[in-house]
Amino acid sequence: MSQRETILQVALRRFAHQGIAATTIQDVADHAHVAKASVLYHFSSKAELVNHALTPSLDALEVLISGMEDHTPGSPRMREDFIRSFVDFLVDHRLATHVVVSHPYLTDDISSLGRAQVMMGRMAQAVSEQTTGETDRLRFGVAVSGATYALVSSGMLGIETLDEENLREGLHTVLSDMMLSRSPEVTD
Amino acid sequence: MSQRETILQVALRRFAHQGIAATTIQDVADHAHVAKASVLYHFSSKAELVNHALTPSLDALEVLISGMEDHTPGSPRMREDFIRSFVDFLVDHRLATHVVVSHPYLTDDISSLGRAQVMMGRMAQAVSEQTTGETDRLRFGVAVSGATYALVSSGMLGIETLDEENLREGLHTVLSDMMLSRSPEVTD
DNA sequence: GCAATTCCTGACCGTTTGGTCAGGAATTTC
DNA sequence: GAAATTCCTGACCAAACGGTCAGGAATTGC
Repeated sequence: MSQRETILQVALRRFAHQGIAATTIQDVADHAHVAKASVLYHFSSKAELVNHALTPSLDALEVLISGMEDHTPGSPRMREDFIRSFVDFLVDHRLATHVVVSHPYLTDDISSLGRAQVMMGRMAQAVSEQTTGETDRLRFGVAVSGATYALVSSGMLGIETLDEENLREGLHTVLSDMMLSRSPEVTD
Repeated sequence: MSQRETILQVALRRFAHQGIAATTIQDVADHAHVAKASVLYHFSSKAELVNHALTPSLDALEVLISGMEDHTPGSPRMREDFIRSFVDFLVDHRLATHVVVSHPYLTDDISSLGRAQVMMGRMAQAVSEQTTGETDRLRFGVAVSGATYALVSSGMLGIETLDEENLREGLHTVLSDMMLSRSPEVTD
């Protein structure tokens, strides 16, 4: 693996573990076993390092959301498709997800975080068009946020005993259950 | 309101908005319209400022969790009680919740974050004892995380149209629905 | 009224941060 | 094998950070 790739990989992990602001270029350099100046040779600034570390995941999310927006609203088929691809996205891009959801307020300095925020807005919009009534929208929001954050903080919730495949399947089951079924007495 | 209280209130808001690491003492001072040295007069260090800002919410969470642990495991009554008090806690302490859930890795420097982490572990443990099987545990985790994070990032999810009372009630409905009912085909 | 205490601040300091730069290794091209 | 290009680094810098301190305002107690 090239040094550039090593740096990117290490940086993403450090950002997810301590946050962007608390992660110094020196810290990334130490964990990648290179000099600080080498990091800045490959990436001209800390912001650009963050951008490059997040871009692949943001591109994947872009595909997911565009797919959502193409569907006609309200179809139950669409919800099922969304759940599957969303769970896959979360499991495959959990580090980047962690970084993005934990740092929604540095968008002025770091453009990829701005891009992420725009996409989360688009996703909320698409979700909104799939839901009928405020309770349903809240249910969808809680399910989506819950899956996201449960994965991000899995260490804290005691669900890290699950291996990746069981996690994928478990999340799919739980999300389907939450988003597709509604108990009869609940109305908006 | 005393200057001390003003500083605490402003600090909590700034920590929630930008994260602890990205919030400087100068930034808190500016938004509280006092001098930086005044902040450090009332709170001898940044860590102590964070601790004092979070303590009331952590005390409230302590009460909630102790209540959970007193109940015998598995009672459905307990789940209902938990949901109500948990939703109340989230709505009343959303800023502190935001700070705590977004900064799980600065526990060495800031003792209150360590305390928060211990409590989240206790809560996960209590949750774990209320659940049967991994899917149920995951469901509980997603619901709890989802409620937490949906509230924290409500601006992004398009649910900020709800006023506080509707939010409280909506969250209660959704969480009850997610945690108390299970679709029949789901087994562990 | 005045002394004591509390409250508040500007000026300052050592450290750490993101970022620059000149120059040395390593690799490629011919 | 030498020239050119890419890669990598130690040394350095200005800015910003957390924190200290001496001293001035405001408030309190008598």
